[in-house]
Amino acid sequence: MGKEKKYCYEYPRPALTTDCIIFGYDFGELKVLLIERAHEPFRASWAFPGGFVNIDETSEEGAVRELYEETGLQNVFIEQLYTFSDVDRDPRGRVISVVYYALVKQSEYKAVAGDDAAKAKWFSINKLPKLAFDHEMIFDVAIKRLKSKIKYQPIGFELLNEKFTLTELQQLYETILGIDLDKRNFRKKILSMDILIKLDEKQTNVAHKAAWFYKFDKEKYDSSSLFTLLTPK
Amino acid sequence: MGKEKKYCYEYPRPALTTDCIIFGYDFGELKVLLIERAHEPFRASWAFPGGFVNIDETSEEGAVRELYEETGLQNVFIEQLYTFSDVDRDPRGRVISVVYYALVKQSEYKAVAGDDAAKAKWFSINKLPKLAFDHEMIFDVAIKRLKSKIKYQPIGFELLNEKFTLTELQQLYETILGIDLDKRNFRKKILSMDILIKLDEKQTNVAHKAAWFYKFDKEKYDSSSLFTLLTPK
DNA sequence: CCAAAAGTGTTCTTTATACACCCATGT
DNA sequence: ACATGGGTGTATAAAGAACACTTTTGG
Repeated sequence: MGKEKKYCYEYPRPALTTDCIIFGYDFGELKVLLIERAHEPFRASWAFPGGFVNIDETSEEGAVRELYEETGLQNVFIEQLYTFSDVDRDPRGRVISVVYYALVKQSEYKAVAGDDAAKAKWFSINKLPKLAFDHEMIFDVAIKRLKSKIKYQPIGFELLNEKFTLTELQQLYETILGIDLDKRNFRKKILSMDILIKLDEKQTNVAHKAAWFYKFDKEKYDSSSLFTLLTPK
Repeated sequence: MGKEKKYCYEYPRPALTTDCIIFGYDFGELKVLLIERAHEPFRASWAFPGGFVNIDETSEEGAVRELYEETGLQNVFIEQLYTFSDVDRDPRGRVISVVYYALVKQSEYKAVAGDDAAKAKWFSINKLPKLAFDHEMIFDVAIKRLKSKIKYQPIGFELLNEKFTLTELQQLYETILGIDLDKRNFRKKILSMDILIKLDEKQTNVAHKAAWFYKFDKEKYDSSSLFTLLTPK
C-alpha cells in the first residue's frame, strides 16, 4: 500500500528535488561533503546530499531539512545556486532539482564525521570521485559561483571559525581562488573594509609570535553596501 | 474529459511553471513586457509572461516557448534568474516557478506590439501596474540582477540594435544604473576593452555631427575573460 | 548662423602592486 | 639560539574621476 499512486493531476508533473553542495575548509583544502547512495539509481555512487521537496515546504526549506537529515548540519550559510531541469537528468523519470550551496564553519566541520546516521564524507575538491546523476555539472557551476562570489561578498568567514587570524583568512582566499596573495596588501585591504573586529585575544601554544584573533562584524557589513576584495579579471 | 486527472503519483507533486521578465529599452526608458491575464486567478491583472512547463522540455525551453507563444519574440538573450517556491505563491495550489529574464533588441521591440495574439504591453519600470502572484518580488530580484550584471558583463548590447552609437550605449548604461556617466571616461573605458567594432557607417539625417556606428564583437568577447565596466560599490 | 550632439586629452586622485625586515613564542 | 609564522610601510604603477572646447550637420 506504500506504493499506491493516489496523487493525481490533469497533466504530468515532474518530481521536485533539491540538492546541496556543502563546502568546508580544512587544513588548507577546500572540500565538499558527499553521501554514498544507499539505493538505486547510482547505488554506491557518491552524490551531493539532497532529496525530494515536501509539498508543504519551499525548496530552500527542503534543502535545509535534507542537509540536517543526511549530515546533521544546522544553521549554515545557504544560498540558491541554480535549477537543473534537463529532461533526462534522472533515470527514474522527470525530476528537476533546485540546487543550493552551503558553507560550513570549521567548528561544525568535524560534527559531520561523527554523525553515524549518514555515510557522509568530505572530499577535497581536487580529488572528487565519480558522481551520480548530473552532479559533476552541478559541481562545476557551484565552484564557479563560489570563486566569483568570494571576490565581492564576505562569505569566506562562513568557512572559518567564529574567531580567526588574518593569516587563516588569507589562506582561505588563496585556496579558493587558487592564487597567492601578498600578505601586506591583503591585510591592508581587508582591514580597510572595516568589517572585521579585532578581538582582545591571541593564539596560544604556537611556536611563533601569537596572532590576534578577529571576528566578522556582520552588523557593519549589512549596513554598508557591497565590497570588492579583488578587482575582477 | 479534458478534466480527467489521469497522471498519478505516489507522493504529491507541485506544478512547474516558468516566467520570464522581458526587458526592453526605448527612448531612454527601461521597460518590461507584461501580459494582461485572461483567466483567474488574477484575471485582468498584469503579469510576466509564463506558463506551465511541459513534461518533455527543460524549464528554459518552456520559458523560450512561452515567450514566443505569448509575445512572438524569438532568439532573445535569456538567462535563469531564480526559482520561486513559496508554498502559497499561487492560489491554485503548490506551484513553483523557474524564472528567467530576457533582453530584447530595439529592432524586435516593436514586433511585440504588432502581435495581435497577446495582450502584451510594454511598461516603463518606473510606472508598473500592480502585478499578479508574487511577480512584484520577482521583478525586484530581476532588476537587481540586471543592474549588477551589466557592470561586469556586456549584456547591454542585447538591448540595442545590432548597430549602435557610443552615445546610445552610454545612455543605456545611465538608464539602467540610474547614474550619469562622463562621456570621455565612458568611451575611453569601453573602447579600451576592445569588444566593439567600429563600422564604416555613420548616422544620417541628424541635425548635428553624425556619430559612427559600432557593433559588439562577440568573438573577441568570448575569447577574453570577464570585464568590468564600473568598479562595484 | 544657430542649435544640437559628436568627438577628443590632460591633470589629479585613488587604488593596486611589489617588496624585506624585525618581533614574539615554543622547543 | 633557532625555527616558525606574525606583523608592519613605502615607493611605483595603474586606474578612475573631473573637466571644456572644437567639429559636423540640418534647419
